[in-house]
Amino acid sequence: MAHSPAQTRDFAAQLLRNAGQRATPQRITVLESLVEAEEHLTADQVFSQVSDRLPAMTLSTVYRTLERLCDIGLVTETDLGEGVRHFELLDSERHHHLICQSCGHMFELDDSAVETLRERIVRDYGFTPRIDHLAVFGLCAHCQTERAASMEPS
Amino acid sequence: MAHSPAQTRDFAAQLLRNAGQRATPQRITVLESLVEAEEHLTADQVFSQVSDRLPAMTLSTVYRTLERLCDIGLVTETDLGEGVRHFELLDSERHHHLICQSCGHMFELDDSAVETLRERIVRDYGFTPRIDHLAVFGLCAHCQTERAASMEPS
DNA sequence: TTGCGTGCAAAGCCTTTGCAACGGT
DNA sequence: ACCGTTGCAAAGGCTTTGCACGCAA
Repeated sequence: MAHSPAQTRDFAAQLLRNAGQRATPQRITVLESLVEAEEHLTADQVFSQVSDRLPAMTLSTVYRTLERLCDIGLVTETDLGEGVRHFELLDSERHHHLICQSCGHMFELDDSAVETLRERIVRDYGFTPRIDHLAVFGLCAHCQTERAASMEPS
Repeated sequence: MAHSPAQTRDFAAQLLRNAGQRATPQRITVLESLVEAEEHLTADQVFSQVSDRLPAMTLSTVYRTLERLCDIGLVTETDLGEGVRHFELLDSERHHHLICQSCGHMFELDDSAVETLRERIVRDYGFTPRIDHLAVFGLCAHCQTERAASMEPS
C-alpha cells in the first residue's frame, strides 16, 4: 500500500513539475511530508518534519511553499478553530471532522453526509462549493450523556 | 421592529444577569453593539463601536467579554477564513455564508440547506452538532461562467 | 466589603515581508 | 545565465496575560 521513500519523492517532484512549478528540494520535501502524514498538519509540524532532512529549512519557506501548493490545488487549508491553520494533501478521499467542544475529542465524518448540502448549494444558489474539509463543532455522545446526568440532581 | 436604545440596554443587562454574570457597563455595551449590528463583527469592530460610548474601553476587555459571552452561549464565534475571528449574537435566526474565492463576494445561505447535514450527524454519529454559522468557500455563479469563458480560446 | 472585572502595558503566537544570496532549468 | 526561490531577520497583526485599581452585588 505504502510507497517507498524514493517513490514518494519522485511522485512529489512530478506533481510539482506537472503544475509548472520548480521542483526544489524544499518543495519536494514539504509535499513529501504531507503525503506521508496522511492527515492535516500545521505549518510548524511540516517544518519539524522537513527540518530533519533539510536542516537549513526555514518556517517562512514552509509558509511560502504551502501557500503555493494551495494555489495550484494540491493542498487544502482548514481551520480547526484552534487559531492555527492546518494543511493537508487534497486527494479524492475527502473527510471531515466532528470536534467535541467539551472533551476536545475529534471524530471523522464521512463525506457522504455532506453530499446533500453540496448538491443543494449548487441547485439553489448556482454556487460551486468547495467543501473539502469541514470542521463541525458540538457535543459528542459521551459528553452529552454526562452533561444530562449532571442536570438531574435527584 | 427595532428596539429603542434604552430597551436594548435593559435587554442586554437582563441577558447577563439571567446567565449569572455581573452586568457591567462594558459587558452591557458589548452585547448591545452585537444586538444592534445584527451581523458578525470582529473584536476590533466591537471595540470601535463600544469606544464611542465608553472611551476608556480597551481591546483586551472586549476579548475577555466576548470569550465570556461565548462561554455562556449568548454569542458564537466563526472563522470566515480571513485570519480574524468574527462574533455574533446567537439567536434563532441562524444563517450561513457562501464565500467566493475568486471575487470575495459573500452570499447568505439559508439554514434549511444545512438541516439534512445536522440530522445525519445526529443519526449516524450520536453527535450533537452546533452548526450555528457555517462558512462555505467556492466559486459563485458569476466567476464560474467567467472562468469557463477564459478557457475557451476559440 | 469582597471578590470579580477592568485598564494598561507588555508579551506571545502565528504569519508575512524585504532583501541579498542561491540554485533550478 | 536568468529569474524564481530561499534563508535570515525583522516586522506585523491578532490575541492573551500579569498586575494593581475600581466597581457591581
